[in-house]
Amino acid sequence: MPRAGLTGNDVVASAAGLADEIGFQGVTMGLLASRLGVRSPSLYKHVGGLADLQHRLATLALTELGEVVRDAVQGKAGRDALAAMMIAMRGYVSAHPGRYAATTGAETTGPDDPLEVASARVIASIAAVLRGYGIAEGEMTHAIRAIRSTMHGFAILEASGGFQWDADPDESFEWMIGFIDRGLRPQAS
Amino acid sequence: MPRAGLTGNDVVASAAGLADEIGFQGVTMGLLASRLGVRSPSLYKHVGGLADLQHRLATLALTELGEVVRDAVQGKAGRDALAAMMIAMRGYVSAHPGRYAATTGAETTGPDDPLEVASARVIASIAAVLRGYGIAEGEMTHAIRAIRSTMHGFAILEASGGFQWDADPDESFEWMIGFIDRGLRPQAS
DNA sequence: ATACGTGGCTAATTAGATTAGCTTTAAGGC
DNA sequence: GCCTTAAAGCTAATCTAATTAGCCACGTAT
Repeated sequence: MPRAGLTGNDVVASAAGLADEIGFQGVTMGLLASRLGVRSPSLYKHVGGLADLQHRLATLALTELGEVVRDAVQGKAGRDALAAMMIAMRGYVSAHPGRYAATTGAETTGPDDPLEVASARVIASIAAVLRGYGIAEGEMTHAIRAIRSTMHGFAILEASGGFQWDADPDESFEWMIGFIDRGLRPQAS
Repeated sequence: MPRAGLTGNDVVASAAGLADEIGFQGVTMGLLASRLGVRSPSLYKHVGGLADLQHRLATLALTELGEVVRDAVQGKAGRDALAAMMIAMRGYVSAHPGRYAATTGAETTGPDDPLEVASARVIASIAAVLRGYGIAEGEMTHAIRAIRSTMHGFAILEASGGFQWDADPDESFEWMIGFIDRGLRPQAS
């Protein structure tokens, strides 16, 4: 019987595909193993276990998301940059719902955790967009948190079918870009 | 051996307490049973199973949240109402993290699902607050979704330790109230 | 007193993660 | 072209948790 010749990254990549197909919760060691043509105990030669696999999946997702956002924001500023960033994020979540779900509730273990690094890159892109709005340095953290909250919440609610009624989520998304844009501008009063 | 004399609501209420203490994911049939002084199979006389229990837990949480928000908003309007609503929600999530976690990703089964009813009540309170901002009727749904997204995202990120650095989450929360308030006012241009 | 519905129990099944320990591949040195 | 050996897979076994089947006893209504 020839060997499968797996690497840790192979396993994580396959898990990412599986998660996008059947949902993050559906990724089990057994299912992943059979998709890779091995038995589940063999996976432990490549990942530390299910928890480690999920952590690496979250890292992969945040890394990819960071790249997508960075590319989208390149050379734009102000509301253009904001809209581009949000559209890019929503696109990623919609294309890779299982991967994104892995990031929800993933905890970082310390400052040198790759997940932490990936997260910092996403935040750096958000900060770059905010800089174009002239946010005061002392308010930067608050603004970043507000934007993250809004986008994360929208992604989760949309993905989990939280938007029940008739109105088009696309329109709501457009409206929300304007909503955030207004919220980031200095008070009129 | 005397009987425990449980009801379905007893089981759900105990599960709610347990969830707040050890986290939503930690609520297992076995642990819940031992807390109630019975064996796990006995719980099936009162709830349909773990999935049903979680669904009822989500319903309980949204019902309580709806009451808390309704009370907080009473007799207020505009930014006062918005701030009161957000503070009430955040307070509930912080006091009952396990219950709130049950609502994340809970799916409603149909229009007569009690979870759907509870959710509608929360949304009605949000709509009442928005009415004070003079949101156009056609934009109401979008505004509701934007607010839900923002609050939900903040709650999740804060609860899961997503706010790493030094800045005070309380200050960020205050800032976010202003952020939403600005976003809800008509465009200056 | 008695009958019966219901709540609780034990025992058994299933799914899934994980560990222990064995076997064999295949890569590199001779 | 052989031999050593670390790594990659495997089987078997354990553990936790959910769930089902079927039994029995409490306690209420008659």
